[in-house]
Amino acid sequence: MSLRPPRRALAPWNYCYTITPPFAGRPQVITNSKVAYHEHDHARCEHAAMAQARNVCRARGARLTPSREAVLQLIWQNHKPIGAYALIEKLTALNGKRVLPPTVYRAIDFLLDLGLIHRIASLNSFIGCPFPGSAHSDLFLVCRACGSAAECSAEGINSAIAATAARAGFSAESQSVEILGLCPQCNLQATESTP
Amino acid sequence: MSLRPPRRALAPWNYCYTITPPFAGRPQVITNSKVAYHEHDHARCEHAAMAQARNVCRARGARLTPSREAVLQLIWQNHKPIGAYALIEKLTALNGKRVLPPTVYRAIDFLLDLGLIHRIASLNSFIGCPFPGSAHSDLFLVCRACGSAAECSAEGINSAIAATAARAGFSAESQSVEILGLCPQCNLQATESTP
DNA sequence: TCAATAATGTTATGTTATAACATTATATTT
DNA sequence: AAATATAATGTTATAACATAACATTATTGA
Repeated sequence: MSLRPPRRALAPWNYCYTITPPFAGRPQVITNSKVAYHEHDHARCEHAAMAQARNVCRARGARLTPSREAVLQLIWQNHKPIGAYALIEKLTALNGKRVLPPTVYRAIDFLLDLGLIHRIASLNSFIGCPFPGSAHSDLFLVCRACGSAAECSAEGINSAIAATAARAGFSAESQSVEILGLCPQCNLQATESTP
Repeated sequence: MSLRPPRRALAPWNYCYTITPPFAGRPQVITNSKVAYHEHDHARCEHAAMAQARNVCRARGARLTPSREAVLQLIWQNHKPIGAYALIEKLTALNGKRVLPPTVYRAIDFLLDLGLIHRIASLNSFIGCPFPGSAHSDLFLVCRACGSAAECSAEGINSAIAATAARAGFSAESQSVEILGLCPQCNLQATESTP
């Protein structure tokens, strides 16, 4: 009877997003869209996010205090962007004690600075970043039906944007790219009910 | 003495934006970036915008009422996105009489519906569209120093976005693409003052 | 002219975000 | 361990952005 060596455990975040390597005609893509719109073991997403947050904070010498951690956890409760005032309500419910806007906005600012969350400008809301720490410029696919949003970092888009900016002599520094539409699930339902 | 036929007058909006035809490796580009960031005869932009607005309204059977026209004119006062409350103040000053939020927001909604203006989500503000009526999906290059924004419609970006959405099985309907950085002018000044 | 529709006026309120200053907790130095 | 500096949080107040709901007036079209 032969024993195979135990397979090395997948780092939790390797489950949460996929990296498509570049090949002919296909730029590299990193995205969590496989997970964001479908049934999945979301606890793994949460754990991965919190673990990565701790790593990023350690690396940057920043403190993931209880209120910051609580806000991040709430943001990671699902894959839907959440607004600051919804966070305030949830935190108030959790704490038993009234939480005020500056408390939440400070936590949000901290998490934004570290790249642990992103702001979805078109919704005035916030979503966790599945791959913080790794340089990427973002694009969000936001479903108008279920509210879920997936993040994609696609070299092709970044280079197209860079080319457009360069053509205009514009020096790009940051970007907000948000696509509104229907996720695979919701699109399926929409086309089914419209014969 | 020979008389040359008079040159046909340029339609005013042909001055306000440029169209780069597609050729090998270069997708078609429509943009007002040449004008937006530089000294120019802005009256021509304003006139072109108002003329196009009248055309679009006629074509769509919509009424460009005085308050709608006033709001559009104010938005076209320059190439910087302007917020609803700044519009309210300017309108109040113009009218002598207090203008209230719903008045302005209704005009904004009307102009948005017709595609005569766009909303810059990351700034909660509004900017005139240089090429309404012609189908285009938008990208804005917003200067963080002078506040000017140019609009670009580049086939390359649209196709890259479409490919990314398709890869995720996402059905895209609308988009908000906003690049923040420095326009040519402001970038020049920034690099000059930092030796 | 009448009726229907579209646009505007008006009051009130909802939602998102930040300024300013006081207090408390943590880290650093001695 | 005490003193100091720095970072984080608490608290009050308000700024900035946006819409709901209903009354009134203008325009269109029969």
